[in-house]
Amino acid sequence: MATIRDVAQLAGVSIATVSRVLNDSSRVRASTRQRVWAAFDDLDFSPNGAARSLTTRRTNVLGVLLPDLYGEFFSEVIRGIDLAARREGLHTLVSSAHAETQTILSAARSMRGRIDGAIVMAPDASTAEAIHRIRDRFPLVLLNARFEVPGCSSISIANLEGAHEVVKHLLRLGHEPIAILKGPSGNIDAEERLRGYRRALEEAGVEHDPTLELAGDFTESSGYRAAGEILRHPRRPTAVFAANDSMAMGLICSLENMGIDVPRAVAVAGFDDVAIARFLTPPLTTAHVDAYRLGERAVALLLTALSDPEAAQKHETLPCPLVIRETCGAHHVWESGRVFAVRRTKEGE
Amino acid sequence: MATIRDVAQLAGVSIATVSRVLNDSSRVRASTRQRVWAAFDDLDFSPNGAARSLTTRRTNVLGVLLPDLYGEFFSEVIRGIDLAARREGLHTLVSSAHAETQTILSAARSMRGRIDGAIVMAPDASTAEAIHRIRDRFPLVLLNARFEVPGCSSISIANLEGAHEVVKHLLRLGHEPIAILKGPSGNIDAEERLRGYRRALEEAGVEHDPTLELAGDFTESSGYRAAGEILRHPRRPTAVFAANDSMAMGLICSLENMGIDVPRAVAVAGFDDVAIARFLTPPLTTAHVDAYRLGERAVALLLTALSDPEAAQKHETLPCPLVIRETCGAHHVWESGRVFAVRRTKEGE
DNA sequence: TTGTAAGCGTTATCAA
DNA sequence: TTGATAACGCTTACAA
Repeated sequence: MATIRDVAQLAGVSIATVSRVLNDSSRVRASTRQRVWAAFDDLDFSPNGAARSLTTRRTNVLGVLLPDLYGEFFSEVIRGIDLAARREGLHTLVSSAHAETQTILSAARSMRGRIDGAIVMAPDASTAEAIHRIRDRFPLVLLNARFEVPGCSSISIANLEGAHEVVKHLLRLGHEPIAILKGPSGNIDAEERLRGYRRALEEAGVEHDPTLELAGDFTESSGYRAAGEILRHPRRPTAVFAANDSMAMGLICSLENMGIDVPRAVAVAGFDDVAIARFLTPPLTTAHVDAYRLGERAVALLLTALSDPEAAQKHETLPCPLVIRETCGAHHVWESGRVFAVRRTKEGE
Repeated sequence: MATIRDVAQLAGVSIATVSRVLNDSSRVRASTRQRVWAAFDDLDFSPNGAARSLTTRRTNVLGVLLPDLYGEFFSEVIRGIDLAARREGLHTLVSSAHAETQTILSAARSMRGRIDGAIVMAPDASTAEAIHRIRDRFPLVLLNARFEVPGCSSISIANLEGAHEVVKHLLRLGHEPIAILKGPSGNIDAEERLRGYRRALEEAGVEHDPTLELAGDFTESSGYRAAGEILRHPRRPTAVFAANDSMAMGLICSLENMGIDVPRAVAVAGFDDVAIARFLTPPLTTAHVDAYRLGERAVALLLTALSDPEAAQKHETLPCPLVIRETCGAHHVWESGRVFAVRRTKEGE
């Protein structure tokens, strides 16, 4: 592989000049530049990134640490990050499957000298310590973290408010009792959505019933399995708020297999608004999460932290607007100037 | 940030010794090693990757060049790559949105010195030139390429065979005529799947009818839009092979909105077996693509190319087995020792 | 077992 | 406008 030394020799100049041409610092005569360019072409030269970043202390690479890469959410986040990064001429170094303190720490270690900063997603409680410890290695942006870390910017989604809206919607349609299919405990999204559910019920004056809070783990199959428990419940719920779309889909699938009509017999709402939600039969009512934008904004935050390390850390929250489709009732009606879905006749009524 | 020099000073040894401890070359006395380790901890030291790879000519990073990052397929490929890479202690540098020769070339350039090799996905015809030109920069593995490049290993999926099986399945159920909803022209997957469709029909002695080959572009909405054309066709097809699941889903959704029963009135088959396929109503019959495994195998191929650059390039093909669900007919029956789906009574029969 | 010193391919600081 | 040359942080002969 050709180096600037080879180029210099071929072009009959010093390596310093080659470097100047490379970084187009203007102090190079046009004719010399031409010769150097020609040599670049001849040797098919491209500068070595490692060598470059050793002197400049700049890698032009953004690190991304994620707990997993599975599913639409993560892939959209990465897409948002990568595209935003490329717009700024930066590359993206991903590393997934970092749920525990140890792995997140060693991943951050091994990224030392290869990245300028990192976007870290830490939805679990246990990762706080790890983040505190890598904080001084390079600028960090926290994605959906459950804690604020001094000196780090962060961005998250409006889980609580979104869930609150979903459940208020269910309430407005006259549902009672309303169950929740929870996400994994310890997961920030799951917990915030649960809080949103509780708050909406509390505000409506509905008494808290813990038996209506069903265990789930965000997987389709946990949604599938929950159907039985819902139907057998002594106070059989007329609506279920699944803490994410995957569980909502598994639940609906199972319900329909058992001959239970959604939404007539049981209404179901989800959270995430995955791409497929609108194509389900019936189309899923859910709260929209803009994962792409989340990644995009994270890059923006990291960029400002990079350019001005002294700047105050910022915290952004992305709204999760309610998307009314058909799993909670198909009819729509105007009410106080807005469209609301209205509950279908109940089965057997 | 601490360097080995700081560590050496604190531990009272030379930088060479620190380096030896870092790479645990055995020639270090146990007590010395302890002192160095202690210094590592004290200074919270971790070695600079750029400096390291400058001397070793090894970055321990794999590059990934993709045309896009959108959708389940790409995210699964990346997941397979990243996890396989991490198992080997390697990082993954992704760069997406490389459809054109120019961008793929400049991305490869800018990765020089930051990666040991790359996995490149080039499903479009136009990228051949770019790949030939980056081939000598570092070892390459081609993902789903439409051409073989001397010196590069490659891996792809059995598009033709998979499509062939899907259409044979439709044929076996007695469908006639069978339409295809094509993917974007120039895309290798789309073209191979079309060939599989044609071959199956040809083998069955069905005369080729170009009007049954409908334009599509792999998006849900193109599937949605195709419904009208199918229903208005003078020889209205009883089955449609959509070249991917997205289009199949759009099509089914549109068909059902128009009150057309799937599979009774029109059967639909897809390709990809996306995660949601089994949860659709009715569950989608399709050909399974193991994107995760594709990424995983690509890493394995790259690794062998890395460890032995002289080794013969390898070419792998991942099978795409038919997954029979319900969009082509719900009944199943034993026939010559295997399960086949049997066509439901036709609407109005 | 340890230390010295020469790179690795750049950029950056001086002089010229 | 150019050219020497010293970093950058590490690995690796070669010596001790």
